Amino acid sequence: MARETATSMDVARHAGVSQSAVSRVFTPGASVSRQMADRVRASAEQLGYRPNVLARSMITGKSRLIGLVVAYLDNQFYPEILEKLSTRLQAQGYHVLVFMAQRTAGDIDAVLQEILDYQVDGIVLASVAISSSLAERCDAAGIPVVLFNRGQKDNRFSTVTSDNFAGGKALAEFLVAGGHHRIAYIAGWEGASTQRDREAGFRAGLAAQGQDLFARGVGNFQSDMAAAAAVEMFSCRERPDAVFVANDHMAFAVMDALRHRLGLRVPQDVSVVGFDDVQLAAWPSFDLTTMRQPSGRMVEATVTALMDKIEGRNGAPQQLQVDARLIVRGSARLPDMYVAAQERK
Amino acid sequence: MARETATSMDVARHAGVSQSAVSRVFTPGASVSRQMADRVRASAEQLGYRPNVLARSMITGKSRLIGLVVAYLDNQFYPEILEKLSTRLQAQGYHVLVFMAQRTAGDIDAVLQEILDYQVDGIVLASVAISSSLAERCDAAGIPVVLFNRGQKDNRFSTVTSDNFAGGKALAEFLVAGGHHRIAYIAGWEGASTQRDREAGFRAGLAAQGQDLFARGVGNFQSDMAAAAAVEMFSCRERPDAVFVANDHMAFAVMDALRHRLGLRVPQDVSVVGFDDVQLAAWPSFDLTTMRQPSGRMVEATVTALMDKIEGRNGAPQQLQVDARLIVRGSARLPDMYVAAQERK
DNA sequence: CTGAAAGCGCTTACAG
DNA sequence: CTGAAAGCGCTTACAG
Repeated sequence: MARETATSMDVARHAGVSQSAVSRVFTPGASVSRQMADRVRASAEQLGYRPNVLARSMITGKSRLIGLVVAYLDNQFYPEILEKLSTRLQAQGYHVLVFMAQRTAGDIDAVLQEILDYQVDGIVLASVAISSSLAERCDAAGIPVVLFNRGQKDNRFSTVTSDNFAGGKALAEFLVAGGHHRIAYIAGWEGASTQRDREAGFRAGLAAQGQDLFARGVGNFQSDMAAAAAVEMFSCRERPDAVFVANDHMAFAVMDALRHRLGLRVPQDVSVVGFDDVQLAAWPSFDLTTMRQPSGRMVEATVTALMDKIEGRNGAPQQLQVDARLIVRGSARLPDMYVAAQERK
Repeated sequence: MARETATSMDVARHAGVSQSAVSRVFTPGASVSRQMADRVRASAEQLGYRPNVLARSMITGKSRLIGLVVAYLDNQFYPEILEKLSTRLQAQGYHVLVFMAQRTAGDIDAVLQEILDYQVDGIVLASVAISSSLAERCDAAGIPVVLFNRGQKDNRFSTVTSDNFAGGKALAEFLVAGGHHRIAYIAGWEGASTQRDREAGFRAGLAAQGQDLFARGVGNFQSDMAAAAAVEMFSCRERPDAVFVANDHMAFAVMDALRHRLGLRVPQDVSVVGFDDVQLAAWPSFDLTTMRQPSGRMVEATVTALMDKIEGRNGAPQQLQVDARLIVRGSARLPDMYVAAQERK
């Protein structure tokens, strides 16, 4: 079944004008008389003509395609990012080409190569790493890459993160102020900068208050592993009285394990805090105290970094960091000052 | 910054062969001598050459792009579908171009038009409607469209759904068998065929057992509206003793509202059942009895329908329906036979 | 097997 | 403002 789409040549013949005239009518800013434009548009309408974006891309060298690589779609944070990014980009005439990275394999490279083959104008890597050989290729091709929710050692690319260190620190202070003395941590994937920064900030916050980490488990940013780590951690003789889980996604699983497998009450027996503030965190079932990563502002920053380079304003990689904010809910025992503030109401 | 990617011409010059030879080396099944292939590949490697997919698409008329339109990314079901569909398609050399449909606006048309502009080889509409004028345009262009999790009146397009009617019916039978006598329903968006089919099946199931719907609310497939509907429904003098919520996404919100806003126990005071079986449903917090829509098989069917038409095997629209299966968990009172079965263990 | 040539559907200098 | 022509980077008959 042949694709029977009208081309600019068809429209030109129908309107009795040149093919270039048709092209100009559909090129914003090109010089065409009103008369010509009306005539061409009428013919185009009749034939159902629309410019072939692929052909246009070949000439202009711009595909208006942005490649997005994601791995953790079961973590509510990422669908939210995808939705916001896609909507934001659509509004600017760009579109998102999605690539799933197998969270296991380190070979993002194969996937990235495919993205490059589509001549994308930019790439967003959401919580995913890139090899240096491919990084060079992107650089050579002049394609901007933004690392989303991940930092890097060298500053070759733009990064967009929240202040994970400060966030971890604030959480430590909150738990100490809440009167906790056996404070634990369940880590994300050790290779992630977000994981390292949150932990470093958390430890720094504890140290500043004269405390040390009471226990540590690893959840790898996966809910089942986090639950298992929690069960092990809380089955010991002397169990923690508070735990910071490196992101909300794992924190939910931890709360479920604590409540339903170990019969503990949150926050009476143990306080739980997370990081991200995804939608589920606000639901009564979890009512999770957490650091909010402002996804809207992070997406905004991502688009800015991308467009700055694509539109030639600012080619230099930018390290954008937005503030994270403590959202106090019911999953952690409150410091006295909060209790007092609440009673005053 | 000019894009400094090597072209087939560059490789040809470097290898001292014709440009067509280079092209053949990268065209599976083209006839080239081993010698030629080796030489070209070596040059390509050195220059970092990869065929420009866009240019190839222009000639072949195949972009290997599939457009996916989604609206409800906060419903876990859809990220799951996106992940599976994308992975499956990637494995076959296709890629997914994502378009967010504003769930409010009916103008999917604008978005669809943009998809068509990219010369996609196929379109998947996940829980989203299409106007008949655009439908004709897709037909004329020979582009297969698959309606995912939605039916239609005419059978112009392929559809992939589960057996929503049978699913609704099974749920009714389960609740009646569980000894419930005041059975309510919270509907999804009234315009959706899935909503209508589930409700029709549910009502038919009740009728077959001599019961009628006790109460009905509308949640529009949105969690906040579902929660509000539940609160209103359960604030009446005589409240339901069971409720079927049209999908899991709303069911979680309903459970939260029942428990935390109305202080009811699930399932002691009220049984709750849903539809989909998303991951959250299995978590202890919800432990939701629900009909499983087998997302893997639905994605499978979608890809099959798409490829059948793209590869010219079967151009006719197919109405694919997979079975839904009852997953019994703890959110609804069990019929005696289940209790007996459990005690036997 | 290999190369020269036409052409996919556009945009964009270049003349007029 | 408008048209003829070149060319984006490829694939694919067509000869040899």
